[in-house]
Amino acid sequence: MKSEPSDVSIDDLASMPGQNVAWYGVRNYQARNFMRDQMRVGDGVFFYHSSCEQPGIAGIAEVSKLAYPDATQFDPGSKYFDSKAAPQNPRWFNVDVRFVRKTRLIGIKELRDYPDLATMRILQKGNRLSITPVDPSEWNFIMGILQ
DNA sequence: GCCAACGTTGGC
DNA sequence: GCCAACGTTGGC
Repeated sequence: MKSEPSDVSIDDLASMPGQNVAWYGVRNYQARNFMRDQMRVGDGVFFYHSSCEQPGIAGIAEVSKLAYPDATQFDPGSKYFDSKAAPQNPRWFNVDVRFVRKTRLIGIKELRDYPDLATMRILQKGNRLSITPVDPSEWNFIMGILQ
């Protein structure tokens, strides 16, 4: 899951109440579907810093709450407000994510250098999705290089 | 700030 | 339903 550290960094997550955050504000259908349809409580998450000086994996988190309607879509004062969404018919969903631990920064260049990660979704050309699935083999490989 | 890539919008 | 125009993302 990508986050701009100027918005929410891994350190920010670690200092939040319960070290937990609602992953609100996703307004892309594919990313929404990954949260709503595929993410389950306890699933591991790589916390990726994007749009910053050192893009890359900065820590590990886990899904702490199953997807539910994103409250900001109903809030006219929010920049994520969606006038076409209704509480009876929500359009956007988010999971909650809980801090597990920080890691060393694994930069995007390093990630690209591992042949084992050549097909990792987040590294594909043109990928802009803020949430992408991680194969178990990719998860295990990255956990391995963190040893 | 540039720009490739891609999603969304809206006229037809 | 097509597709041009536009907006956004995000690494560099």
